[in-house]
Amino acid sequence: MIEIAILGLLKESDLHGYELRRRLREELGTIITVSFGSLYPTLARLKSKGALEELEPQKIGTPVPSAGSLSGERALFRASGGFGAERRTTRSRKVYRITKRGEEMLEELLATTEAQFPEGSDGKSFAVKLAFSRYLPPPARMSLLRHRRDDLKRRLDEAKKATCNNSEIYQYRKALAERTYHLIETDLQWLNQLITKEEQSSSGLLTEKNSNPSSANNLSSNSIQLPTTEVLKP
Amino acid sequence: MIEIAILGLLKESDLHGYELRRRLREELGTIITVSFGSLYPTLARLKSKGALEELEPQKIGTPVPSAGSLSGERALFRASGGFGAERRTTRSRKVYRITKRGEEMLEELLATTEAQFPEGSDGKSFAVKLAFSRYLPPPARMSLLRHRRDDLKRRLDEAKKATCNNSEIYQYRKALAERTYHLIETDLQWLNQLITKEEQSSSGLLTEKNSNPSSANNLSSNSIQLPTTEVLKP
DNA sequence: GTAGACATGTAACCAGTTACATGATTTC
DNA sequence: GAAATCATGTAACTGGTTACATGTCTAC
Repeated sequence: MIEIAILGLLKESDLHGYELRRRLREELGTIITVSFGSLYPTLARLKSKGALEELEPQKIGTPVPSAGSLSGERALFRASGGFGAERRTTRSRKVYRITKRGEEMLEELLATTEAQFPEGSDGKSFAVKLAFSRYLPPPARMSLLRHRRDDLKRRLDEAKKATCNNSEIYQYRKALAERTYHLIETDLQWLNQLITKEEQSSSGLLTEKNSNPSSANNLSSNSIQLPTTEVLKP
Repeated sequence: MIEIAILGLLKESDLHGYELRRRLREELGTIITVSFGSLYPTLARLKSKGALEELEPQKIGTPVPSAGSLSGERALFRASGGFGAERRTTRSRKVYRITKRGEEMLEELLATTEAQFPEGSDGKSFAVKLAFSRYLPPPARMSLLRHRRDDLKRRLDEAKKATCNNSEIYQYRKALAERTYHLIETDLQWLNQLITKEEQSSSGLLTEKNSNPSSANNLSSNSIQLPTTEVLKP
């Protein structure tokens, strides 16, 4: 998971560890948290696997493409010597760039369906993948969404049963079963809305036709009301 | 977490590992899954800490209080020698009983507020505690609920901000931020309903009044179907 | 006699965490 | 010159998992 996130962010721009973590918080903070204790070893591991390369300090100042944050850019400039150009050890700050191999790995990681079924992942793995799913070809992305939907549907069923099982005596257990049901239902509604948008945009590219909006799987239609109209437009 | 679940279930009845796991699935299956690989070592650890004692096989057949499942009872009977009474090694099946020390530990574990803030626990820790919260004095239970509510409110705020942050470019990231928002909102609605019931039932005990039969803790009565009106009032 | 459930356990691994050690640079 | 923040890293631990080894008991 952390590997996906790192590769994904580094695909967007070259970064050093500290800044990478800042971005991680900014972009995926609601999904995962990454501590330095796992970040740095993971970077080292990815590098040893050939997924990343380390830019030599001198290259840093100018030629980095880096659609990165402004403050990051300025910091980078300072560290590479600023105007003075020659002094400043610069020993600290390792800037990483993703390699071709790394991009292949990312795509592979994003596409593999793994896990998901044991309920364990509580959707974090799915969420991280979706966060970088624009690096996935649309059919693979669609497959990710549908697998997730199947998974949630199955769990919704289980949860429904569970609300009956728990005998009246265990009131809190029963309440918890209902909570699980509500949460999965909410998640499913959100997902169905996302899938609908996705179908529209992909079919729009090909057919141009038969796009009546109320058609396929819209469990969600009445839904929770994502307030502002069509938020998901590409 | 697994410790709470084990102690909690063993407080309900004496059980051996295998059966314990079956119950775990049955009662808490939607919240946590426990593999044998973690169950048995945990039982050993709890025993070594003095939280559990191991019943000698001969004691098993009859004097166990055990409000356990019927099939469980029968199995226990068979294993202890059935009618034959003397043969049958019975070597296998270790039946555990919670000790006074273990009950203290359980209560302590249930009451400690720990974690929860780093967002990490995704509520599993809370859910497990709530599942056994009838072993908590009502004020402590109430405190558990309110802490959780504070936590969720804080996270709802964060999530709201996050939905604005993510620039339009990252459509899937934005969708994910909205998902997080919806999920927390749902969770909070459920929790507020629970808190309301809890407040009603506890105040009902003191005042003797307003005790119409539908008042007390009948969380389950109207069951699924939250949508009803103003759930979010503080 | 063999398939399948019941039953207990160990070892190796996994994906992360916290706490700590170290040091450069900036800002006041 | 002290505090804050930037920056990289290691070691020990946490709370589990899977895969495996081992064996009993039941039912066919």
